[in-house]
Parts: sequence; C-alpha cells; structure tokens
Amino acid sequence: MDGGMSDRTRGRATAADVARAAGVSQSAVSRVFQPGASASPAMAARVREAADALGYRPNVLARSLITGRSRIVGLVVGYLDNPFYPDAIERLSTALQAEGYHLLIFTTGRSEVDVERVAGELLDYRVDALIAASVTLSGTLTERCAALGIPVVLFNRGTADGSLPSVTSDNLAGGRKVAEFLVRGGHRRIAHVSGWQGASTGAERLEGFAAALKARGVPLAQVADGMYDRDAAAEAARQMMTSPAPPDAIFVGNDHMALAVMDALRQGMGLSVPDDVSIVGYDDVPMAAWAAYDLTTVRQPAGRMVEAAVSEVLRRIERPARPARAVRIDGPLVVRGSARRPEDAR
Amino acid sequence: MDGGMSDRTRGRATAADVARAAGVSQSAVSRVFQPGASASPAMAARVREAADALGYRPNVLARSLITGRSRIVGLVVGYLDNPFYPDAIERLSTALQAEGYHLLIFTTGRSEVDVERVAGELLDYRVDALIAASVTLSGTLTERCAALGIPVVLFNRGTADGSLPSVTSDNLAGGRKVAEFLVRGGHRRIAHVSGWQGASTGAERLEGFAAALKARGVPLAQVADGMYDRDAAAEAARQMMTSPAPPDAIFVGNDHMALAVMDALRQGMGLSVPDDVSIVGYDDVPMAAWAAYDLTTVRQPAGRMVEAAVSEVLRRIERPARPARAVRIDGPLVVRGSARRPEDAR
DNA sequence: CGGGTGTTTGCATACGTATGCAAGACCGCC
DNA sequence: GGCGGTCTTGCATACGTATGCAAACACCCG
Repeated sequence: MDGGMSDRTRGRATAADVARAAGVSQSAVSRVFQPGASASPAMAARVREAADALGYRPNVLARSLITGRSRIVGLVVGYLDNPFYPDAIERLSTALQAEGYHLLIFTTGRSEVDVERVAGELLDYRVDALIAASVTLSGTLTERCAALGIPVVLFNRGTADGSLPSVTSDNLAGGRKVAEFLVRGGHRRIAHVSGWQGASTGAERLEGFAAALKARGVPLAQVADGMYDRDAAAEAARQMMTSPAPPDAIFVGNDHMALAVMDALRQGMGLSVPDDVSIVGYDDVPMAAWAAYDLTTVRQPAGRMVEAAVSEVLRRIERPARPARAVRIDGPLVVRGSARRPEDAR
Repeated sequence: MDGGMSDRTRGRATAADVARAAGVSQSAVSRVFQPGASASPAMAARVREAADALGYRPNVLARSLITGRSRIVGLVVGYLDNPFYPDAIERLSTALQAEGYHLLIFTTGRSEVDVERVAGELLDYRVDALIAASVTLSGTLTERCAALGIPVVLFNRGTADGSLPSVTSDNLAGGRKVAEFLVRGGHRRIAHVSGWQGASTGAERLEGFAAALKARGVPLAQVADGMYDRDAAAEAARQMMTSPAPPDAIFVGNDHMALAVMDALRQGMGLSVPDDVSIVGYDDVPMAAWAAYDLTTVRQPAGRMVEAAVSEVLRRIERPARPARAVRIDGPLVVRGSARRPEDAR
C-alpha cells in the first residue's frame, strides 16, 4: 500500500537519483543529457550506466520550465471530414517527432467562444508554435498568438495580407491548369462549384480558373459556392444540371465535394460522367484514385507541403521575427477518367 | 529590439507579477486559480482583476511539475488510412478538452524500434494516460506503460487476456448479426474477407460470424485475411469470385476494405453488387452511406465509444488500480443496398 | 618548475506553480 | 471580555531540470 513513494512519482527516477547512484552532481547528469554541454567521456559513461539502471529519462515538462520551450506544437483543427487532413496530420506528426517535437491537438467549432477558449488553452500549454490547419478557424486566434510571440504557420490556408507564413499548394496555378485542360478537351459550357469563398484556397482556385478561362475566350457559365460541404456541393451541381443550359464540365473546388457531385449526378440524376458532363476535383485524396470514381484532379502534394510546413515551423521557433512568407507548392493535374480528355493527351 | 524581457518569456505574466499588482502573496494568486482552495471573495476579486489586466494564465507545465499531472493524454496511432479514425479522434479530442485534457499525438510504424521510441517519449511528457487506437501497435508498449503506472485504455482493440481496459464495439454480436442477415436473405455460399487476425477486432468478428453461420447450418465457404488493407482485401475477393464455386455473399471485416472489394468486383470484374454477390461491411464510416457504394454494414457507434473511452480514462487517472474491464458497445446493422435483403425486411 | 590555456565539475540559483503549516483575522457565544 | 472555533493569508519549501560562475584540474610549452 505505502511503499514510501507518492502515487504520482512512483517509478520515475530523477536526475538527483542518478547523480547519487553515479557519485556525481545533479548538474553533471543534466549535462550528460544535454547535447551541447561539456562532460568527460568517463563521467558520461558512469552517468549513462546509472541512468539506464534506474530507467531515468529527463522530464520534458521540468526542462521546459527552465528552457522556456515545451517542444510541443499546437495543431488547431476544425472538422476532419475532408480526407485530405488525416493523411496530412499523420505526416506532420511523424515529421515533427523526428525533430523532437509533438503535436497537441486543439479542436474548434465555428463559434467565437470556441476560438477564445482554444486561444487560452494554447497559451496555457506554452506551445512553441502553432499550426492552423482549419479553414473554419477565425483569424482572431492566429492574430492573438502571433501578437503574443507564438509562431503561427497556416497549413493549406493563406492570409489576404500575407502577414502570416503559410504553406499551400499553388491554388492559382491549379485553377489555371484545370481551365486549360477543360478547354483543350473541347468543353464550352464550363461551370464551377467552388470551395468556400471565405477561405483563401476556395477563392484562389476560382480566381485562377476564371482568369485562365477568360484568357482562352471561354465564358465561365455558372458558379456556385459549395462551402466545402458535400450536401451543398451536390445541391449546387444538381441545380446547374437542371438549368436551361447545363454545363458540359464542372470544376469542383475539392475532391471531397467532387465525389459528392459525382454521386448526385450519377446515382441521383442518372447522368454519365464523363459522357454527359466532365468532373474535375482538387486535392487528389486517396479516394480519387478509387475505381468507382477515377477522378481527374489537381494533386496537393501532402508530403512536400508537410515538409515545408515543418521546416517553416522550426525556423520560426529559432527566429520568430523572420519575415512571413507564403510557400506555394506546385502540384500536377492528375488525369483520370472523370473528364473528357483533349485529343493531344491521347 | 531589447525590451528588457527575455525572448522566451515575453508577454507572459506570472503569478508573482499578479501578486505584486494586487498587493497579495503569490500563494494567494495560486489559490484563486485553484478550484478547491480557500480565498475570500474580496481577495479573489482583486486578484482576478489584476490577472485580467496582465493577461495572466497559470502555466500548465509548471503546475504539472508540482501536481504530478500533466493533463495530457497520449494518443498512439498507427496508420490513419481507415476513415473510422479521423472521426473518432476528433470526438476524442473534443470530449477530453471539455474535461480539461488534451491529446498529444504519437505516431508509430510497425517496427519494434518505433515502439520503444514512442514508449520513451510518452514517459518523457509524463502523460496522465494513454489511449491506444492503433491496431498495429505491439502489446509491448501498452504493457510497459501499464507497468509504470500510466493508465492505458485500448480503443477499438481488445486484449486476449483482458488485462487492460478496452472500448470496442461488440464485435462478436456484430459478426452474428451479419451472418443472420445474410442467411435470412437466402445466401448459401457465404465467404468472409476478414480483418487482420492479429487484431482482436478481426478475430472476434470472424468468430461471431462463423459461430452464427454454424448455428444456422450454413457453411462458411471461404475465408481470407484481408489484413485491413485495401489491396489485400480486393485481391482476396477477386480470388474468391474466380474460384470454382464463387460465393453469393461476402462479409468484409471493415468498410475500408469493403469499399475496395466493391470497386474490384464492379469495376475490375464487371460484377454487379448485390445481384451477383452481396457485400456487407463493418464500421459504418461516412462513405458507406454514399450513393456510389450504399453499403450495408454494422455501425460502430463512434460517439458512444468515445464517451465510454473518455470516462474510462478519467476514472483510471483518478484511481489507477481499479480492475480492468472491457466495454463492448452494441451497434445496429445498417441495411442499405449492397446486399440482398431478406423478404421479411421488405 | 611556473604560468598560461582549455576543459571538467560542483555549487547555487532560477523557472512558475502548489501546498503544509502556522499566524492572524474574524465571529459567536457563554 | 475571554475563549474556542472557522476562515483567510503569508511564509517557506518542493517539484525536476538547466546554466552562470568559479574552483579544480589537466595539459602544454618554455
């Protein structure tokens, strides 16, 4: 019942315990586990031996108290229904682990109250940095953290004024690629079910798409905001296809919505994709490659985006004052079967 | 450039700062922010005012040093390709946040080295508890943590010996439900592409399924281990359908694989579901309801599973010695269009 | 052998909070 | 007014680590 140790500390050896066992001072133990510090090989060996015997590992929390760094990165995330995120989060976590950091998750709804609460909690844990991967996240939170000196990196989301560092795919170029592909494929009544226009991704994809169509002299026949929501996107597509002049191609603002659109058109309206209408998405989530959909889409290279985000995070932890920059990573158009292809693309 | 404050502590008021501003002692400040402690209304008011003015919030890390509790729950997770997990993680995080805890993510591959590393990191952060949601996670890690007094709760995964608390759906009952449904639907050549047999979920679903078939006097025609992998499952189903006596129904060990099987059979082999073969899955992930699949499946009630897991975690943080118990949550068979229905089920 | 240089090590203190203890304040009651 | 009791509050210390400083030490060269 009562072994002399508190319930909470049971089994955890401290640096002092190791020091006693090895016959050195606590500082010596600390220095052995501190990469940059000076310690003679002889002492280091004795300390390590004692540490192994006792199962000692430095307490990260105590360390963070003195160093001022928690080695924790906050990940603020909204709804995970878009399958692009699970993959990205897994990669982010793995990449950060390799650098000795870990992700602490903060989920937030759409309300301002939530944002305030999350902001407070982030500060409570003294996160070293913050990755915002939620499109629904209000700018208030990121601004507050930035003001308090916590480095913020936006993932798959940009700012209008470029005041915060961000990592996105090149949404403008992506939109252009889709436009050019559809025009070259002979489509002339082209519509767009856009991503949420309150998010930079949605706005930029539309902007690039519309600009390239204009340059080619093809009108953008119809546009509707799909709000990154499956139901909203499906409904928008249905309305487009029942309009007097239905489109022969629809560019949908992300794959998550595009799959819903395909379902609605094929199962709900009996239309054929791509014979009746071509569909193109954005993201290249795993499901886009599945046989049931075989969706033509613009790839967001999750691996390279994560790489860029992690390196930006680490850099800003080192020197928080460095100027913000927006990293845009180019991704290819992945041609599959959901859209009619240009002649020259075989 | 040099405001007199260190880079790391900039902007963060401490309890001592608040105490000075309010003209009280640091202990008083601490007590005001400690629920159980005694403080006069008058002092509490003065302290809160000063705290608000300075933007003070208690440092969770420093607090954890003295209380021995970090209010961090480790989440060990393998591959997130199964879409059941993102939803569950989001719910877990939200539910824990409501209780003042947060999830720290640890990703692990399949190697033993990884497991050792992760075990160490978990201890480094002094997590209050550990939720293991990865099927691929070796038992070594959970045992080590349990031995060190860190409460472990298995999520969607059980132990053979019941030594650790776990929350799963009732996989035995689920398997039985599928068997009865298929038999009542008139199927007679019934096959199973199972979940990974190294995992309790995979083994139990098979066990319940096989037992119920036997009780009904229907043989289990073919079984293959799908390893919870899309490609392996698709290949197994293809082989079954090209065998001399192809099945008229396949129960697939989870939805993730079932969708792959449907793709392989329909797109790859030109078969019709459910006319040529009925398909039933397990989990009821969001995609199962999508029109392109319309998959009949057993629902794992993520909401109630998360609820149970969180309450079990909290309970075991309070009293780590309480006996382990396996919570099994029953979920309904969700009848959709991917399997022929019994007459009496309209 | 002395002095200078560079390394190793211990001592002391700091990080920000919680809490046992005892002193003080306050109250009610005989 | 005195006494016992409850509340409130400050003092001191503890949690586990990192690090500046100075003492101790080793080593090299003249």
